[in-house]
Formats: sequence, structure tokens, C-alpha cells
Amino acid sequence: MKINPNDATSDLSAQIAKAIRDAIVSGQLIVDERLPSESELSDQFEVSRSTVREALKRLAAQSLIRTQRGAFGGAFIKRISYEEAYGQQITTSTLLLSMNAVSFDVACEARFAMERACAPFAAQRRTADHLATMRAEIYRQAQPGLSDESWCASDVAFHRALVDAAQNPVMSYQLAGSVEAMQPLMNMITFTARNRETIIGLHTKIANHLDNKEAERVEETLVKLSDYTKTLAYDVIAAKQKQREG
Amino acid sequence: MKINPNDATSDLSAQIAKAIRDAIVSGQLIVDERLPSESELSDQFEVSRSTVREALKRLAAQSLIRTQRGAFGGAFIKRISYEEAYGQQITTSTLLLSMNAVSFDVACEARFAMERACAPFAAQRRTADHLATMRAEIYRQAQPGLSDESWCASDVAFHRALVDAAQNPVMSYQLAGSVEAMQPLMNMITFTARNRETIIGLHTKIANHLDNKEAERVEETLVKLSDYTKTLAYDVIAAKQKQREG
DNA sequence: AATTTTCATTTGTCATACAATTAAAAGTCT
DNA sequence: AGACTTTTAATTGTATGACAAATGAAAATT
Repeated sequence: MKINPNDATSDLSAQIAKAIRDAIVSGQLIVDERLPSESELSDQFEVSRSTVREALKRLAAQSLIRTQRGAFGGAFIKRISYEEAYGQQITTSTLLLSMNAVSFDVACEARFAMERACAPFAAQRRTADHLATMRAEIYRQAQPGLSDESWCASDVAFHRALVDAAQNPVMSYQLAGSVEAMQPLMNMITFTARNRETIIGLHTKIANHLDNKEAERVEETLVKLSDYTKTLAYDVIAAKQKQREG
Repeated sequence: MKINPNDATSDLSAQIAKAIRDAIVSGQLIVDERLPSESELSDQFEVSRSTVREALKRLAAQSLIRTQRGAFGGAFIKRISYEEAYGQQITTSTLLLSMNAVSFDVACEARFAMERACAPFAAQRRTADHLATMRAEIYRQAQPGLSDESWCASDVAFHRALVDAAQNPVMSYQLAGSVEAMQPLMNMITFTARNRETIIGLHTKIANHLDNKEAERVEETLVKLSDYTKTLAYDVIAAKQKQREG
């Protein structure tokens, strides 16, 4: 692992982080392996300990290493967990959508397309637990006086159960970002009692079709749900437009 | 933004990073807004400048801020680009798969399921450019003496073109991880001339069906490709098993 | 043999200093 | 007055040294 101290395009700590990251991704450093101590690294790279520390903090932020204090402590290559990966994906996806002004349509299309991809597997593999979770969320959604925030949270929980029913952790991980990152966009919509009723109807259908292992029908219903959600968004945008003009 | 100096569960720099990150994600800090200088932050949080710097490097590693030297420089909230988001997703996905010993089947299933989700949109929206890229990669794949590495790289390029044809940047971003993270797993497979021929045949079909805007057929062919890829992986695993026993 | 103490190692935090960079402000020349 | 150059102040990047806190191994003690 080498760095170029005269490269003006990036900081030393960024270069060091990259060198170590590359070694991890390429498999040269394996899980639970200990990196040299901060002093040793500063000798090897010929930089100060502060610079090494900044590099290590960069890696820690990406869940690539964990550190432990004390004798026989140090920085260890970390086995990244699904939970951490979810978290990172959600943060990145959320910011990507909010900062780049991704249109509701584009985000909605991506989300429901990927959810539809889960349907065949979910229909095949769903357990009683998954169905119970979905029905419990539907029940919650039907409560009168539920705040928009709680409604959206329950909506996310329902869809996560659908995705998890496919029992493919990689898919669950990939979709976590899609579903959760939509929440801020969904929050812009005001869900009237009538809107909610329609959505609950579609949710119920999805649960029933999953129960009957009818994948195709689940997909059809997801398309309807996607279309209906888009319609609601259009109405919100139209109303805002009118308000601006009036 | 407040931190708890006596919280033994996490470092001060991690707490500070979290406080700022939360402010960014929740929209309290907007794109291109300047954070206080390192000295000001160290005053506000009542920690040393080094600790603040470590926190800022954590945020920089997640592409949440960029820094600029000199007068009127500082740390600015960064608009995360699709490219950076791709990069992060690929790093995380790759490590998630390699470190958690995700089976080839699970990864393959997730990847092709999500690719299939793109098919309807790709068939509708593909341009001449997308088709040209796909056919160019097919041509490259047919070259005799192509190394396994180059073959896999071309395979990735082909599938990226397919995903990009859907013209939904959010989907492209989500799928980048799926497709690229599979590469190390794919590299374990030795692609014989005969294997390649079969795959090229399926790739050609996909390109043709896309050309004809026949979404259903694209999906069918993707299923065949998925099944064939799984078969190849089984053979590799079986061969290794035999080697171990013999 | 079990418990306690000591000790060396390592990360976490702080303080200070200086280099490098940068844009604004001030100064200079035509 | 306007274009160009120099100065200046602010800010991040890097280095150094110091000490606190944690921690597991080794030594000492009971």
C-alpha cells in the first residue's frame, strides 16, 4: 500500500483511506484482521498520527473497520452487517432523492417496479408471520384519527413485510433504500380518509393474494397501487400550482 | 445540535458526525450551506479541533460534505451525485456479499429479479444508443481468446446498458450495486467457449426483443439467463466438491 | 488456585504550531 | 478609471507532543 504525498488532488488522509479500502474490497485484508496500530501506520505511510486517525475515521464511517481501545486493541476489519448496510443505503438514497429533486413519478416507478420483482418469491415463500404483520399494519391503518406520520410509517412497515416475505436478504437490503427513501416524498401527500380507504383496500387485496400464493394478482394490485399513488401526487402538485396562481 | 460528552458508547467525533448528519438528512442544513469553521465548531461542541476534524472526515467519507481551503473556505453541504451514490452502493454491496458468504443463488435471484423489473420500461424507452452499446458488447464477447476478466467486464457493461435503457436514474442507481457486486462471484466461474456461446445467444435474444419492444420476451429470456447462470455455478461447486473428495 | 495489582499497549482527546491555499481587500501602475 | 499586483486574513491540512482512558496480559499476592 502506497500513497503519493505530492498529489494535490486529494488529502493524505483520503489517499490512505483509499489504499486501505482497496485492500479490504480486493480481499487482501480479511474480516477480523488487525490493522497496524496508529503509530505503526504513521511510520509506514510517513505521515503524522492525526492524519492516520482521520483516514481511519473515514473507514469507520463506512463500517469497514471497528476500533478497540487498550492493549491488544486497534483497528479491525469489520464484517459489515445487513443492518448497517440498510442504514447506509437509506441515508444515501434519501439524500439522493431529496437533493437531486427526483420527481415523484421516477421514484415511485422505481420503487413499485422493484417491489413487483419480489412478488413471485413472496407469493411462494411468505410465512404466517409475514401475513400477520401485513394484516396488523392494515388494521392499524384503518384506525380513525391516525396521524399522517403514523400512516406513512405503517405503510413502510407493510411494504417491508411484503419485501421480506420474498426471504431474500439481498433483495430486502436493496429495497430498503427504495421504500424508506420514498417516505419524505410520501409525507408531502395529505391522505384523506377516502384516500386511505382506497389504499387499505389494495393492501388487503395484496395480503389476500399473497395468502393464496397468486403472484400475478399481487403484481396487478401493486400496479394499481402505484398508479393510485401517482394520481394522489398529481393532485397535490396541481393543488399547489393552483394556490401559486390564485 | 447537542452531544453528550459522557456517553461511553460512542466517541465524541462519532456523536458530532451523527448530530450534523441528522441535521442534513432532516433538511435543517441545505445544499451548499456552509458549516461553521472547525474552530467555531470546536467552540460550539466544546471539544478540540482534532475531534471536530475527525467528525468532518466521517461525513466526507459519506459524501455528505465537501471542504475547501483558504479564506471563505470551509465545509459545505454537498449535493450527492448519482456517481458517488453508485460508488458507495457498489462498495457496500460487494463487501456485504463477500463477507457474509451470500450464496450464489441468493445473489443471482436478487439480481435477475430486479433486472426483470426494468424490462417493461427498457422495452418502452430504449434508444438506438442503448441497443448499439448492447450489440457492441455482444460483439466483444464473441471475440476468441477473450480473458475471463474481460468477459465478465463486458457482461457487466451489457447488463448496465439494459438497466440504463429503462431511463430511470433511481433504478439504475439501485441496480448498480446488484450487478457490480455479483462480479467477484461471477469470477469464480470459468466460462468455457461453449458456455459463452450459450450466453451470447441469450444476450442477442434480449437485444432483439428490446429492439422489437417485446417486454414479455425480454423477461422470459432473462429468466433463462438466470437459470443458466445458476447451472454453471452449480457445476463449479460440484467440481470443487469432487476435487475435495478425490 | 483464585484474586488482586501492576504494567505495557493502544485508542481517544486536547493544545499548539506551522504550512498551504484562497479570495477579498488594498495598493500600484498605466 | 481600470487593469494588474501585492498584501492580508481566514481556513483547512499536517505535524508534534502530551495526557487520559481503556484493556488484556503478566506478575504479585493471598
